[in-house]
Amino acid sequence: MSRVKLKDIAEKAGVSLMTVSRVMNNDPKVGAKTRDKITAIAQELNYSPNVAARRLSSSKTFFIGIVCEYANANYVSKFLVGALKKCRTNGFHIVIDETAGETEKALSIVNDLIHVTRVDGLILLPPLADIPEVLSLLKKSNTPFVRIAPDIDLLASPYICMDDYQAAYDITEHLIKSGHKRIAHIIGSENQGVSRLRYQGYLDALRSHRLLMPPEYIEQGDFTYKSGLTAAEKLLSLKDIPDAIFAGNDEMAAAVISVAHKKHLDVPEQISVVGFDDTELARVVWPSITTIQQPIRDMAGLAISLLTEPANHRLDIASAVKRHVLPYQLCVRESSKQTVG
Amino acid sequence: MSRVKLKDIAEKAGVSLMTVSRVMNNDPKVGAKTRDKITAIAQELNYSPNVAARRLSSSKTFFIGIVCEYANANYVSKFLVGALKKCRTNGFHIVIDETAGETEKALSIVNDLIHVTRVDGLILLPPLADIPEVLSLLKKSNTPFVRIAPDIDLLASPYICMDDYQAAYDITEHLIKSGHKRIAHIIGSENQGVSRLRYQGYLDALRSHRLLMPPEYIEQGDFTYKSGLTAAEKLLSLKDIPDAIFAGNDEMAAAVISVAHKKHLDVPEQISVVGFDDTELARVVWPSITTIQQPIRDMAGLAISLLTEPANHRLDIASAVKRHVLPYQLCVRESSKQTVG
DNA sequence: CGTAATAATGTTAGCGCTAACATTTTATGA
DNA sequence: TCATAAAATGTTAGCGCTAACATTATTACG
Repeated sequence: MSRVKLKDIAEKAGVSLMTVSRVMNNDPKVGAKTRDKITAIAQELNYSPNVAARRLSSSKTFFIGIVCEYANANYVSKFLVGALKKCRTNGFHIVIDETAGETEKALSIVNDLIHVTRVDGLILLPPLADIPEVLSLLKKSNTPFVRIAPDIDLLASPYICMDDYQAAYDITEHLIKSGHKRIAHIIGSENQGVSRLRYQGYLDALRSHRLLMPPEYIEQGDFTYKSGLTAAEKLLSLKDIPDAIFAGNDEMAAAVISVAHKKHLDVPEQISVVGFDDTELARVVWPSITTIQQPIRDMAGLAISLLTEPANHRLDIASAVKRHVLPYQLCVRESSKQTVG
Repeated sequence: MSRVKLKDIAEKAGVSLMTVSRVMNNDPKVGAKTRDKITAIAQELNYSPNVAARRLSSSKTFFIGIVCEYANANYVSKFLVGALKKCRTNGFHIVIDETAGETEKALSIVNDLIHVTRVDGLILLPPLADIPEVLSLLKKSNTPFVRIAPDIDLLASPYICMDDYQAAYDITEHLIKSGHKRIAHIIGSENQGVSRLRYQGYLDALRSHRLLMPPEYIEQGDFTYKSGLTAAEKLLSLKDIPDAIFAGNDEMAAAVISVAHKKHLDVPEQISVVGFDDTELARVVWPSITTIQQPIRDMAGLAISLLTEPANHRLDIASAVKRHVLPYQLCVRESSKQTVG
């Protein structure tokens, strides 16, 4: 914990304690020279505010609420870790709640977080970012909130996402560049925006390389393992089977591998398989799955900082930057052929 | 947040604020009559202490550290959710750190948590519960800590675990009772205590039902998917193949299912497969895996409460109850045959 | 009974910070 | 130039709680 307190800085700078407090809280009513001086001293002394004191004397609760559908989903854990790390330095608490898939419950949870727990900010994880009732409740309440990968009403709040389109383009191009000519795709849930984006990225990458796939190389899935099995059965029963399959997510990719093995096809020698999301599954199965890693921890860190450092990010409705796109990473693993044959 | 404060209670009880504070902190220097009266009023008024104020005036930090090997492991997320929920009501912060598998790093992290962050308590998640250097560092430092599922030095600290032996016994018996006669087992990592316990539970369940398995029905794995593939290949190539396989964890069970499909065996019609741990994998794959659900969230809640409510649990070295065994649950899913043929 | 020891309760002074108001300095304009 | 607004800084009074010490009530025992 910090030994240094406002008073120490104040003395060293020859100003009153209150001026220092103002600088720390980004209060504009401080002269530029004083501000710089104090900022410098604070850095030098490695000052970090005492949250308890802050909370005691301000009206803020220093709680940030995170609402998710199922708390044990894999990405939730990564998100939590990122969020907690960020909170460690700025003194905010994380409160997490799960809706278990019911809109009713989502509403009551959000309501509770706003009015009982009185969070200073709220983060909506997908798919909660897309429930209109929740959005309108939040807008009415005036509580700042940030959404992760939302699909609707994109101006309703700041949001954080990755470029699904570009990532899909990249991973498809990765397949093309390693020599694949017959690349199939399994689309994700019809009602999710990311499915379309990934599909489009796939199509455009093919087009850029002047490749044309027959229509039976496109299968519709719904992001579940089971749908991946069904789709893979069809794709691998074609007379002219693909030499690569890009599944809309890792679960479906894992299913494809399973079906390939069943049909005694070697992955990746006879067929490459790639997924999307980099879930635990992608590392667990054998061969491990080439996939796109979402920057979930960074998303969490950014979400927290958007909510807790409004001065740095201008959250106010009018002028805020709404859209924050974070970089992804292509994780090349064992399920895709590396070199051209 | 709470409206009621010590002063309110003090006034209503006609005593000084300090006496109330003493009661709230279990200070023995309060008369029995006064104590009862105050306790009653506090309950009636639904008092809960203001943590910020408490932290400000006491020397505690109200931080609880959680140390894990990889923060994105599935059980870590569940644990975090449980821990955060508990902390929500008692005002403690969670600080989480990961060691990435290096003993060196583990030591420096723990050291940092103790001396820099100054946590009031520490939780060691497996497999960190079993690093002797970390244990001795903690013992020296005098920081209270709780271990989850430790394997060594069981008197070094309070710990929380589940009854792996009994759970393995139960799931084996589940297989027997649904009519299976030839039940194989894939043992987990040799150097982990739970592997032995699960194996023993399996053996004893068989014996209780007067069943004897040939030695080739026992395979050694190491908790990875790949080791599950190898083991399954052997088991399913025997001339007299098992009608059920109990894998030491879900990853290996998922591998078994994959191999079974490859060999065109229907799960569960021709062969049942069960796992252990109830990870995400168990729900994701098809068919979903019958498994043992560890009470991870409850473990987290208990761990936090052991560290934050010492009055309720007597953490002091001498007289503490060290061992806390929590109940598990058998999750019957699609991968095991339900009714007897 | 009286007095010392002990138990039970009360008083005081902050913990580090911020809101609200008070004061001083600087910029503005007739 | 000086009044006056605006900007920059300072002062004061707590937020709710606990540590440390001060006081009062109770008990013990010659």
